[in-house]
Amino acid sequence: MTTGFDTYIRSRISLDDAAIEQIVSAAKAISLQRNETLLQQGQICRHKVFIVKGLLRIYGIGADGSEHILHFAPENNWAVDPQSYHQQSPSQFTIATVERSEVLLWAKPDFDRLLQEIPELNMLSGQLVASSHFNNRQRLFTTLSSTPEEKYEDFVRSYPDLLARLPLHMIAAYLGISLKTLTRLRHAQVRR
Amino acid sequence: MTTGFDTYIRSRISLDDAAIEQIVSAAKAISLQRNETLLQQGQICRHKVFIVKGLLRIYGIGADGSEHILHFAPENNWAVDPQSYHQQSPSQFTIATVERSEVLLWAKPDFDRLLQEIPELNMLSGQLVASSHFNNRQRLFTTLSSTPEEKYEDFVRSYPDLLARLPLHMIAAYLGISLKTLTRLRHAQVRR
DNA sequence: GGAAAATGTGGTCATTTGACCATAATTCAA
DNA sequence: TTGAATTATGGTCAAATGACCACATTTTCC
Repeated sequence: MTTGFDTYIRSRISLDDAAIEQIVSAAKAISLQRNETLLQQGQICRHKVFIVKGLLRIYGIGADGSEHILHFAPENNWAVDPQSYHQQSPSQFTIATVERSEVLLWAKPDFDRLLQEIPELNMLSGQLVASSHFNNRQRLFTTLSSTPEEKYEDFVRSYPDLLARLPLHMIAAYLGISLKTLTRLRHAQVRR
Repeated sequence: MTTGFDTYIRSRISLDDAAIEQIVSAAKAISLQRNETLLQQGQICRHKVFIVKGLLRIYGIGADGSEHILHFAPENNWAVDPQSYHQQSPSQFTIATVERSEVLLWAKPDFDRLLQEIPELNMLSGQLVASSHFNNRQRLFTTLSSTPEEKYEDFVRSYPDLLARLPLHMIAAYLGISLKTLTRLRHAQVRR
């Protein structure tokens, strides 16, 4: 069965069919409902998660109980809390679905074994760490320096595809502004 | 001569004296005035910089021309724009001193050669990438979720030593609030 | 298909924040 | 040491934002 994972992995590292089969068969495939939690804040991130289909979000809870989203992870991406995963320490963040999703899970011991047996797999981790998606520097700068309107425009430019799949309140939780402010500035833009 | 760099490097990787001497002699030692620019936004980050003494800041310029600080780098830390350095592409950020500082510089080709000749050096890069100082996730979350007052308290808790060395307007530029707001909340805290 | 939940928009109001300006205090550098 | 630059604080005001609420619409899921 082709899961999309095959395509993903072949496009980044060259492996023979046997190796890929080995990797895939070490994973557990899971179907998730909308708004289902995969990793609860305070728990240890014990799996690597690859999103075959659907959309996940990684968020933290503020002091006032509100949700602040750090990442969206759509299909053909990974969702982990790297710190919690690598140190097997409690995570400060929660990972949950936005839509119904299909994911592949590798328990850490299993994935570690794969890394030993298929050294090329290490390339992936390196790429991931270096990738902008896991480097929040640019995002931090935008958050520090931009007005709500600029943040929104930036988001639309960066993730036009996500725009249609996300309720507005999640976009607001991602941008760090209130739903009210987001509605307001969208309305203002229409007029121009 | 002991520069503090010796101590730093010995505490993370074990190298013999010859190797350390080789590393140090590949560096150029520089003294910098207060508020002197090492890397200008738009330029390519051609060096690795180690701060022996003093304090640097890494910042970006917002659309309105204001300064937004991503990091402070005090003695015994590195200051680079990783992206610009590794890809030798123009940096979006500026690196400048806060105080008079003494730094060690390695031109990228020289450092690359060192990495080949002294493989243990690679460990350092790995540690750096993994270190919280270069992982902006926690910082991003605080910026998204906290009030100005909470951000300031968080800063005081995290970097009590820097507090005395930084003008308030730079702390404001780091927290993403105005100098006015910072003064106000400090004054309010005194009253309690 | 239909009930229940989630979502988007609007109104109002209080509060927070920033912009601008002046001034005193402090620090810097020659 | 002294003049110049930087820094900290305060006043005032306008604008932006969030909190709270209601309501219409859409979507979800059994």
